[in-house]
Amino acid sequence: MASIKDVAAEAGVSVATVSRVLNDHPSVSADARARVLAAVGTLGYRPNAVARSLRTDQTHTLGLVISDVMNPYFTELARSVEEEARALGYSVIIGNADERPDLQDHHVRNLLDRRIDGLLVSPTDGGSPLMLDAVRAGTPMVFVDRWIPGVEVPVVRADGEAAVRDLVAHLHGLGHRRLAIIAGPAATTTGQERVAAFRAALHAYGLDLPEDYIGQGDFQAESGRRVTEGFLDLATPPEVVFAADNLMALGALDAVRARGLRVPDDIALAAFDDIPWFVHTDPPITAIAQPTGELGRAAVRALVDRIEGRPPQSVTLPARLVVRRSCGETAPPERPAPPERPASPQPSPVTNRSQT
Amino acid sequence: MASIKDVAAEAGVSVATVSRVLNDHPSVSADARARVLAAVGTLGYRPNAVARSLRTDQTHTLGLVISDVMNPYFTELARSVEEEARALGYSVIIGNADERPDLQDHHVRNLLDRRIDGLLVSPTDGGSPLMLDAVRAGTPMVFVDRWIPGVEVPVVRADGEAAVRDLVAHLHGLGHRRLAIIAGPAATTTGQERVAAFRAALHAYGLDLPEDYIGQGDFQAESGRRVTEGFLDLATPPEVVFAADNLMALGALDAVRARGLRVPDDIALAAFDDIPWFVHTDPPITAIAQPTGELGRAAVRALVDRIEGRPPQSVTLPARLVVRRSCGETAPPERPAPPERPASPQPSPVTNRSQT
DNA sequence: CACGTCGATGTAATCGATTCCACGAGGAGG
DNA sequence: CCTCCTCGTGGAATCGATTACATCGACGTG
Repeated sequence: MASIKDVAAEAGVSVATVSRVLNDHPSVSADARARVLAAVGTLGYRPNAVARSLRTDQTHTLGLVISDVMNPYFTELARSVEEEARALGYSVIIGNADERPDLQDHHVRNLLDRRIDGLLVSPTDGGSPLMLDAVRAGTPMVFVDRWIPGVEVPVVRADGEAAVRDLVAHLHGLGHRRLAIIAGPAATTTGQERVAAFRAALHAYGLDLPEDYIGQGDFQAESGRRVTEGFLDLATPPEVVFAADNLMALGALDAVRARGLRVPDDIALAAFDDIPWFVHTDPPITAIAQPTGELGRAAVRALVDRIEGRPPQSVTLPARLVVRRSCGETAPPERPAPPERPASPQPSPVTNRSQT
Repeated sequence: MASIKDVAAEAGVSVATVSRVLNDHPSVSADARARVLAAVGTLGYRPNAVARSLRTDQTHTLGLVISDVMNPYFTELARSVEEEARALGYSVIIGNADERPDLQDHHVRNLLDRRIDGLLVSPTDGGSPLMLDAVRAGTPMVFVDRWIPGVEVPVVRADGEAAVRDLVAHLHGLGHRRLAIIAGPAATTTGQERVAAFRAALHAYGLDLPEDYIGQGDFQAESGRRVTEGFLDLATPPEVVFAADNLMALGALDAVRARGLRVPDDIALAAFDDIPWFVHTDPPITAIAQPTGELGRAAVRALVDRIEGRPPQSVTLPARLVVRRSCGETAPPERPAPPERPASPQPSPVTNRSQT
């Protein structure tokens, strides 16, 4: 592979001049520039990003450590992160933690070793020493979706509280009174917050959230199935199961169907995180939709701001309820090609200065 | 960030000795080793992978350029690739081409600039000069899922021919005679092969595949919708629509539903690529399942073989038909927890030496 | 005892870029 | 005409590792 020296030789100039042309430094003569460019062309030269990074101490690479790539929510997040990063001149290396703290650490360490310019994390747990050290050492970092309380890092996330209230109102309106939740891991903020929001919303309706109506899941389909089976075994099973993420909702659907029961007739189902497939399940699933793409983009912007010396901003965007048929029939059936629906109001971002 | 020099100073040895300890070179005294390790500990030293890569000319990184991350098939592929690579001591950088040749080129260039050790590609098109040049220049490469004919690169893929035959037999057995297909891009091998396999299977039953029963899609949901609408507008619409991938099947489902028609009563639907969600759609969708995880792992093994100087092998694994209800009622309903189903025979891999 | 071998270590070259500094030519200004 | 600045350029240091080569002491052996 041709190096800058080969180009210099071919063009009859020094490596310094070649470098200047490549980084379009102003003080290069038109003649030299042309010769260098020609040499680059004939040799098919491409600068070695590794060498460049070593010298400049920047890799123009962002690390994204995600809880679970197989979860469509995170897939979409990853996609929007990569898009925005690309637009800003950065590449992204994705690390999939699979909800395992040890894997998360593996990826953080790997990314740090590669000297990525900044780290986007959706933490699987309360924060390993490794990650905390990295923050302390000054690694630019931004939390996305989930975060770790007490750590001075900008957070980009969706606020589901209002949407959960809407959901409970919807369920209450349908006559449901016994509502259960499949919670996410208590170590994650989203795991906790969604339960808290749900409980608060229930209280507003004078309803309780008894202990056995809180199932402990781990954001994976299998746990949704297991927890739902537990609910169905209860002396008085709930009328509604609210899954704290889409995969657990899928598991719940499995469990219900395995008993020969039907949604929503025998038991209603709702989920946090909306995904395209929810339109096509039987029945279509009522869900709380996050502005996933916008979250990813905002997170990248915050991180790049931090990297490039501008003050990063924490961002909180509202989630919204999407009613379908899995909780009972009231909503008009969703029409794939709406004739002339009034434009749905864009959620206005709630933006705060970072606490940093 | 502490460098090897700092460690050397702290331990009272030279950088060479530190390096030897780190790469556990045999000829280091126990005493020196202990002092170095201690210094590493107190300084929290981590070797700079960038510098190491520059010197050794290997990054221990694989590039994976994938056609579309949002497609669950490719997500799963990416996941298995990362797993196997990690097990073999490599990291993976994923580039999402979104079925766009220009984006594919962008990622290939980017990965090449980063001097990845090898490239795993599922080509979106017939092969850009860039990629062909890379092969010619000796970049270790392996094609996965799709490939480019005439290029001397090992291929890891699934053979769906037998499964497509099974599918047509199934459809024929249900009395369907007018079968249509939503094809993938003609520039991709999978786009072509699936049509060819379908046509061949139809011929075996004395059936024809007329031109207007071949819709041109692009592996994205929207094209599935559009093509299906075209089918439904035909004077004699098909009785079955076979989508060449899962996303187009989703679009087809949309289109059918938008007309107020039902699957399978009004029109049957089948798809290439099985995914977990197909169990939960209304109705569950009959699909051809690829051994995705095994494909990803085999591809990584082939690539790493090539990188480390062993002869890489092309691998072809069989796909298999999974019958559900979207083509008509014959199959027994799928039971989530089968009591004692006879172990389904493992597909025996058809393995060939690489053509390289 | 002398010499060859081996093990442990340090010095310095190297990978491929960027960039500081010095230098020479040419133009402007006094 | 001399001085000073600017512009274009090249030489060489540098980033943080790895590794070939040199060195040196200890040890085994004839």
